[in-house]
Amino acid sequence: MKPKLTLKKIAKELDVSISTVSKALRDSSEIGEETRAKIKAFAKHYNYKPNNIALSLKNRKTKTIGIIIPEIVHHFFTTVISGVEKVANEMGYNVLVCLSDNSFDKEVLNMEMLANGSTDGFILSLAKETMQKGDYHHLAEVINQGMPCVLFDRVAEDISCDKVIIDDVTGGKKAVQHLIDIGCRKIALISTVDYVSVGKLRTHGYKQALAENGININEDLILKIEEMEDSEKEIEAFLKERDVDGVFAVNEHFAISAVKSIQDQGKKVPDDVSVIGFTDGELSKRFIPSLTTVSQHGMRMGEESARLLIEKLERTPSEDDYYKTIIVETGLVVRDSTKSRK
Amino acid sequence: MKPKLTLKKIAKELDVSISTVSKALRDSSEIGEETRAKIKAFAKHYNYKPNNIALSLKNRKTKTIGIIIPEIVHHFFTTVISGVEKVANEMGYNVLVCLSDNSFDKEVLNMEMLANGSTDGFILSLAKETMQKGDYHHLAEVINQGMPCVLFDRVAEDISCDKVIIDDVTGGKKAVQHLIDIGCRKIALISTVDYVSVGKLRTHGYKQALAENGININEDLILKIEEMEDSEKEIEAFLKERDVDGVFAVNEHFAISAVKSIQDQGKKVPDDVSVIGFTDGELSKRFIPSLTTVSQHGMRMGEESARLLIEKLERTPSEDDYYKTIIVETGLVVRDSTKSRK
DNA sequence: TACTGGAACGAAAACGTTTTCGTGTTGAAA
DNA sequence: TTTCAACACGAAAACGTTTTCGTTCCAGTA
Repeated sequence: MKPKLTLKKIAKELDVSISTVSKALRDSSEIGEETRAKIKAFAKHYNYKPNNIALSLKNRKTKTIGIIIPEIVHHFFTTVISGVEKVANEMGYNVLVCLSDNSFDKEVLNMEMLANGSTDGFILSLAKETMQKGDYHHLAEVINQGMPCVLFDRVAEDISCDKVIIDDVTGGKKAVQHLIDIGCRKIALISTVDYVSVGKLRTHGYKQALAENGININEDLILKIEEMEDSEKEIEAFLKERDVDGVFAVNEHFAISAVKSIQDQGKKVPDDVSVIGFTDGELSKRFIPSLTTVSQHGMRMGEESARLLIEKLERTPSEDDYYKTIIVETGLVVRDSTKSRK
Repeated sequence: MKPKLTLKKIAKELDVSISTVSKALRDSSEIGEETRAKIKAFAKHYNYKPNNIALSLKNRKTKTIGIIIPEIVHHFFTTVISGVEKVANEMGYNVLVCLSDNSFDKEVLNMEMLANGSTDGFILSLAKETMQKGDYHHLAEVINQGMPCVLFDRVAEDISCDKVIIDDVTGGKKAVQHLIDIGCRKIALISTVDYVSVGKLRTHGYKQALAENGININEDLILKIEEMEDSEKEIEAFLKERDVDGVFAVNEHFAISAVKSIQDQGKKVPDDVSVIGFTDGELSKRFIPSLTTVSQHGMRMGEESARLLIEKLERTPSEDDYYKTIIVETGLVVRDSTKSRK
């Protein structure tokens, strides 16, 4: 077990000064041809690699970006990580991943850990609890310290920073419009509680689509779910008591639960009821029947977020700086859980 | 935008020395009651937080651990991350996540990035390409530098370090034994190519179970898949030409593809053919029919890996140090894709 | 009075870099 | 012979900590 090689050790070994070694390795013209060659040969032979921590301290840059997500089990978030990772690596950055578990306290804790020098900037999607509380002081503080920040998916209006979102309203509208187009009139919505921004927006889209088509909005056909755990039972109870011919669910789990309980009632999907989900994950693709969904392009969102952040990191902060909001378009992936257009 | 507070600034502001500030904040008895109180009050008021990078440099510890996984889209790996994250956070560690994309080069690159001071240790699962090449010099090198390392799931025999695995042989055996118990005799195996350690071992289990029950091993009933992408078609072609009453697949994707192609042939699962998968993911749980699988407990594997690593990190390396291999038990989760025991 | 000892604090090294600013040694021009 | 670049290299500061080892001051003791 040999300890790591440092500039100092090379210097001692070759009987030159530390500065000479440093300069030689960075190909400075200050150093003579001969010495330079000797030092580089030595470094290469013993596989010298500069210490990142020391570099970080010196440059006040860590070349790592932090990403905090509410939960990793949602396939959507893992694809976002994947996108962030991809772009970050291409640009020579590392990625520190933290999970908030949808807890406000954990989110704050994570941010504090990462803000003390560990990362150059943040990418994050707000925890459910945070959105509920509406308390964003930890974000404001970090941003105020000059640390760039990108919010994605679950964002908050009143934080000024870059954002990457999808057009949830339009996405929801597209889905419901499609249901209407294929002949559905009694369309149920299975959403999350309102303080989750995306749930609220998709609900908006649902209502808009109905309104534009002259269909009455029946609040009794709207289910709002708080806890992921009980969702299956709630959905089953909800659908059992209602006569619907279409269901729009704001994520794939809800959509699948809907399909199941419809089938349990002896009805057929899509013949009797058409179902559309949100977020095009593995589940939607491989389920039988495969699910028609609004695709959310997590990978792309991750890429865009990373690009936005790194761009800001590598630019000297100028006066005419402003915050961007990138809207990643959604698409409707039509599969087997919806009737074909008549 | 105010820059971060440092010891130096506090010292200047309060007209004491840096050392005094440092000591006061760490509650050293060297500092007088009064001064200490004054300094602590000031620090608290202006929300002083020590700079992690400087601490890392000083202590030669980063308090972060790196995890490198082959692909994030496998739900199994995300649950591992989740487990690692949980334990790491409890112990005050950060987690740096890197993806190798199953590429040898990316794995090497990632390790080099992380080994130069960014992390105190590693948790990793080998890339497919790495296992194929059998080239582990990058691991050996890092370990040799005194950086603790834990391998999980896709491990290599000839690397000496801690390991966390499941008993793949026994897992496979359990699955096949169950198929036999419920009356299957013509059991197909859908596995990965042999250089992926887990595929090989599960194949072993398959053969053992057959042998122990006096059933002939028919190599024609074994399919080895190289590329994830083409798997669906391959499986379909494979199953179409063979008369089987049971299928054991080494992951959930293969299992689902099997179910689909069996159904496409007009046969029923589980009435005509029983199917068992591996890795108890979201897909298996929610598929219809829900899949009987060998559960792999990714979360637990992550937790154990993190514990193992941190334990090693926080212990002074002693002579009687040795490498552990933790075997996480597998369980058989019986669901609807297999007939009930007759 | 001279000495001892503890309390309270500061100086400086160290972690591994990069970079600015010397400094000494050349060779050539004046 | 002096002067002056140019060249090749080293010393030291800086990044933000922690920690060891002084140093100063003053009260108490012989």
